[in-house]
Amino acid sequence: MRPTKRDELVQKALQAFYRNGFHATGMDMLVAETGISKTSMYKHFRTKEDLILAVLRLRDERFRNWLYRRMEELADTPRGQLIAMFDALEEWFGEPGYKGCMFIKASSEYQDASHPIHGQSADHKRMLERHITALAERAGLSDPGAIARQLLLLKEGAIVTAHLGHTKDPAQDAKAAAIQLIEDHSR
Amino acid sequence: MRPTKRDELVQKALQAFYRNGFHATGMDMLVAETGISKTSMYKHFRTKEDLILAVLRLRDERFRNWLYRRMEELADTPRGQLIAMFDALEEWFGEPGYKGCMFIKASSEYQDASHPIHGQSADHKRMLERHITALAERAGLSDPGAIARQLLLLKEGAIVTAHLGHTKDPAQDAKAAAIQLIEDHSR
DNA sequence: TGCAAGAGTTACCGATCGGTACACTTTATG
DNA sequence: CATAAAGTGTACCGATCGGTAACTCTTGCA
Repeated sequence: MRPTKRDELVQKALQAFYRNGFHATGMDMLVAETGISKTSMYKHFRTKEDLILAVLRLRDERFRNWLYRRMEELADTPRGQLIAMFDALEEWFGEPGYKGCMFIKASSEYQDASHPIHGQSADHKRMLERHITALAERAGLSDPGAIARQLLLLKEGAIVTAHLGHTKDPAQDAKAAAIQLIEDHSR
Repeated sequence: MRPTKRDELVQKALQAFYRNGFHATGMDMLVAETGISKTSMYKHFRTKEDLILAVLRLRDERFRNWLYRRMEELADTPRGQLIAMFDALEEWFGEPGYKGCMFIKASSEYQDASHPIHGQSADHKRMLERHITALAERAGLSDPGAIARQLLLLKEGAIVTAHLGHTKDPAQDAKAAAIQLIEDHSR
């Protein structure tokens, strides 16, 4: 009963979409790369769009789990964890196949605010914001919502800049800025 | 001798690509939207990619001209202009057809660092960085390169967040952060 | 007036797109 | 062992993809 093949499909489709983009990755390429027949794919997902939505759900789960865990491993105070977010990002930027944020890409290719893919990407960012805001509260910062939004702006900016310039430098630039902003919200 | 038709094509293609994305906009759609025959297009541009590169050149020129001019109109000191960048961004975010940054989109759809479209997008960001760095110098800020990079991270973050959340709020969040960062670099 | 260059029209190319029909084989379970 | 669910292979669909050939129409200028 365990949906092994389905999970395998979603996972491999994730890699293909991340590497090639959504429109540029055809279902036939997915067949070639996953080794799963097109007939099977269309038994699990009615359309390509449905598959993409499943891919984004998996990505959301994995990315948030990874980031939150890494932040906790790198620091043990809420305040330290907020700053450690940028060290975690630096690790990500340095990975060989780094190609930016999948949700930014998704919302770039499916721009209509009403499109489910765009909406799901926005959900991901909202969940991140909630987590960071909670952390800012526990760190005792003044106006936790505002500082959380600012840190996330630095995060998104670093993600796209690291991708465009293919360098991980933006992580430390963002970290330096984050430290100053947190400092100013500390009393 | 004036290349009227060619310019018209590039300009209308810019709108179409910005609205629909690059892969999602076919040459036939361009024919329908511009009223220019496909034969004519292919006399001016050898490939779709060449057309996209011309579109990005136009976008770069227009966007930087607009941003620099707006910053100068909104403030008359270098320091004020740096901060005014985020007010200019807010105006942009509030425009009806706002769909994020064309160069981020382009580098999302053409991810390979070696791809000309990716490279040209990176050029745009580099030119922005040079301008902002020079402004930071004239503002007398310590470490102008670092503060410029940080401000641009806030800018990129605000651009994608405004697009994803279809709200212009990130502009003021970024502005508040920018003011603090500039403050800390002032002595 | 003649004529070349630019633009348009129409029809077409092979390849690929997302998606389906159908018959076949594998696999897990009662 | 039977059976049904799950997966595969192959061939196909109409539409669209980026790009081209051949021919006509317009326009500016010597």
